[in-house]
Amino acid sequence: MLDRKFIIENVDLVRRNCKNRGVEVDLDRFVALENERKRLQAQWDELNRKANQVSRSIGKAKDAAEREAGKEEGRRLREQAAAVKAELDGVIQQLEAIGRLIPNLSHPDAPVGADATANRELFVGKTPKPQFDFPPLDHVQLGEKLGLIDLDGGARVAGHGFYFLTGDAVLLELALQRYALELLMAEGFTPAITPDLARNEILDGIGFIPRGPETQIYSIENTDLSLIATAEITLGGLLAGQTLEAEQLPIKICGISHCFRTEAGAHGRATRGLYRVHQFTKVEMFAFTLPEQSDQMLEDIRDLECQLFDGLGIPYRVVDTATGDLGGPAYRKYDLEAWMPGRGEYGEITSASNCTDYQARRLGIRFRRKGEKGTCFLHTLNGTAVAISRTLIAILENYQQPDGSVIIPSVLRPWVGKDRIAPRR
RNA sequence: GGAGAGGUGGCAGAGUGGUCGAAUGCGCCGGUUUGCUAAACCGGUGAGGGGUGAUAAGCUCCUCCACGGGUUCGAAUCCCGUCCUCUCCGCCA
Repeated sequence: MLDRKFIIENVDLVRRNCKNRGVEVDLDRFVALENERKRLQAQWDELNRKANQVSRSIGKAKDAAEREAGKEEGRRLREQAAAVKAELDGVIQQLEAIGRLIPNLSHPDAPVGADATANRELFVGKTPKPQFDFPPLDHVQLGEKLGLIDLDGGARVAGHGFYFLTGDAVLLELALQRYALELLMAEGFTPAITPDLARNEILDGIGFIPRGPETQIYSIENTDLSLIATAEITLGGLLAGQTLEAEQLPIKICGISHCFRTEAGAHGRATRGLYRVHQFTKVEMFAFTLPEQSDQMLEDIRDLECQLFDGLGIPYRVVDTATGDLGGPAYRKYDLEAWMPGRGEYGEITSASNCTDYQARRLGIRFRRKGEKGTCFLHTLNGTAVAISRTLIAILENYQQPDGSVIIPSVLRPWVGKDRIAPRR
């Protein structure tokens, strides 16, 4: 959510931004409603002022008659005030309904375009794409041969989109978690294992829609809880409603959680194997920063993602996401897309976003500077460290050998305890 | 799950119907005193939204004592619901 006052004072800027983002919003109506809001607010204030005055005078009334007259007057004023308040609440509700459609502003360097085809490739990682002198398998075939992924078992238990990781895949998952954690802790991130559920109001504050036809979220019946789609939700929610001291910032946390996604409407494309699944584990970076720190923090987070995947020896490219593909909260977003030989194309493997104060405003996360009056909303950023399922795809497919075995990336060997996964006999 | 207790400003902690946005202490900021530091003393010190003003300072109004409702001319104070915390019991990895 953007600041109401900002929107009013920068209508044209906001209008242009909505257009770049491919979002249709009735800004004229928003402006009209905001003017109406101010008018009603002033009216409500005035009625309250009078009513308060009357109430105070009753306490000091000298006889019963005067008291009764005051009560009558007070009742009348409070009634009027309540009517104005109801109207005011209605207007605020409409303002918020429109306001939540308005996306965040966009970084001036973000490529302008309607969708992912306008994304700008910035550079590629240190690892070249592998050259195979044999027909490479995809991760489903490899997972089958190596006893790593049981899709049939997952389907039997929970349906399509679920799976068992078995055997060395379990060690790989844990190794990837440890690998990411070691690197991030050295960079000042506090590790956390977060709840896998969160209140709907938190989901909403981060920018997810917990219910409704287009939701990507599983909700828990008869509660206001949902399964989280990413630890971004819980990590951002961690400080909801808090006011921090400026010198506490930046705060960097990396959280491990399971991620649950309904993937409604995503059937048909790339549904094979682990690429698009209903549950996976992820290590997520999250940062709370001062406004002037967030641009640099986004670069830092992206660099860490590059370090992680250069370290794993996985070929990837980095993409600057086009305005039309940013979603609501992001001001700028970088994706890492890993080379996936089984698909013969790049597939999104991490994503780093600077959400500026968009989420913080909805979640009520503020900071205070010493010696300055008032508080401001801080900035939030998030980035994937490792999304296990897709990273497994990239490892299996890029590290496969002619004999059907898969080499373990050297950085994972301390935790996997071997340097190669051999086919079952 | 059952039974109690409680949620007040950065913190601690008063306040049980009428200038209460809220005593007091601590902390913090400014000042006085002081070889230096500390102590002592004096003053200041919540947030949000309006009005006025220069998108300043200042002045002023409204709202906020977990959240949402209700009673009342008037609620931090009374009533109901929700959330959360603590204690005890039960259950359990």
